[in-house]
Amino acid sequence: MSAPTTTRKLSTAEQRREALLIAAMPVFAERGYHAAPTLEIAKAAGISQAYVFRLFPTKAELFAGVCDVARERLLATFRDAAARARTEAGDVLEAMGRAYGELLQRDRDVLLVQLHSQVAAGQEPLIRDAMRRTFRDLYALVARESGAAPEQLTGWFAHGMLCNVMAAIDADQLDEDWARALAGDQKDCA
Amino acid sequence: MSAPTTTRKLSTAEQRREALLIAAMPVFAERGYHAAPTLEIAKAAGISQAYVFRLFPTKAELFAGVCDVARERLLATFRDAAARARTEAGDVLEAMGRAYGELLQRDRDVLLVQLHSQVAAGQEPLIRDAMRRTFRDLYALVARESGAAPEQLTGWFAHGMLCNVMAAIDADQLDEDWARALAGDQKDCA
DNA sequence: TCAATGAGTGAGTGCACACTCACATCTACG
DNA sequence: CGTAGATGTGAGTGTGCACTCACTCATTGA
Repeated sequence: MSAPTTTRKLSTAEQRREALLIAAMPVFAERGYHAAPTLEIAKAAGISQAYVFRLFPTKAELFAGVCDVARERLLATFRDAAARARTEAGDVLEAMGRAYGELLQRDRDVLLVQLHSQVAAGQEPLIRDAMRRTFRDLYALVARESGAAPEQLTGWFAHGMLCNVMAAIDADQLDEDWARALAGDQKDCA
Repeated sequence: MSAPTTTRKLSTAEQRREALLIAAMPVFAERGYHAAPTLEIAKAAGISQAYVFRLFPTKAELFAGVCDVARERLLATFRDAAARARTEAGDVLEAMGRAYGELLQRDRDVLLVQLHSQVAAGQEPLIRDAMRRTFRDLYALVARESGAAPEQLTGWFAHGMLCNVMAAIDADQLDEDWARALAGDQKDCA
């Protein structure tokens, strides 16, 4: 099983690992870290449960991997939004906020994984570290791309967190004034 | 077991239920909804596990009860802060923000239960409802006491959510710039 | 004094789940 | 071809947990 002489390809196991992460994300997103059974994840990925543990030694490591995938999606979304805003000479921070709102509509798993990892962080150091990496990279990217002042960035992140929570309790489907006020402006998180 | 003729007292079972909720809160706060075993909760309350289930038919109902206790503590804190701010002619919303920051230091369980209920809300309707009640009452109270405009209230709640998340990952113990920026101003959430 | 009701428990039960292991099959290379 | 190493799995194992049940003891009201 030596590498081909010329082209450098991912090994099959590496491909499997990536596919597994993609398949695991919606399961973790829907059920949370503790309530998501590895058997269901294995089924979603189309492999045996045993092989899940061959690819990731523990469930916590699998989940941390999923967190990293979610982080990458977030970063890519914001990088995209910033680039587009700059070519159109729009406000970068505002564009990123809109992009986040759109992402939450389109790819709810990213949001939910974020939320679940926040609470699992308290119990699994691996997950807490993944969470911190996410904030570190996100903050650096948004700060650099937008050039906004720290207070502005803090407000921006705060609105993002509110969006997450409101989405988690499906507040946008409620016809009450608090829900309209707090969840209504999910589109312009900035 | 008919009621005494004159004074209306809580039944003993009712007292037990309340004591159980108080004892269960730190366990749920530390381990989360799924990871908190009812046996440990029973021990913390000094009763048998069997009796836990006599007092609350399911674990979800027990947790929802704990959420309600946390909600009451939050409401009381804000009511207090508002009253004090008014007698001192200070800004009510700002005082409430400070009070929240202080509460997070003093009674971390309230925060953590909040956080855990947000994710458990996705799976247990009882818990989701408890969560919604919390936001409804909280929003109504803060709006009424402060008289602030909706956008201001939204910003206020958003900062509160950011505080929660930063506290959950112990960001205030990190020496990185994103952590300082996002978790540094936990004291003045307003 | 004696039923009737409620508080409280010890000892389960059944099940779901994280993780393991012995084994099978494929692929690459000499 | 043969074999070494990698991919992959069926069939467990042990454990932890939500929830139950049959039972005891205390209180109360007549």
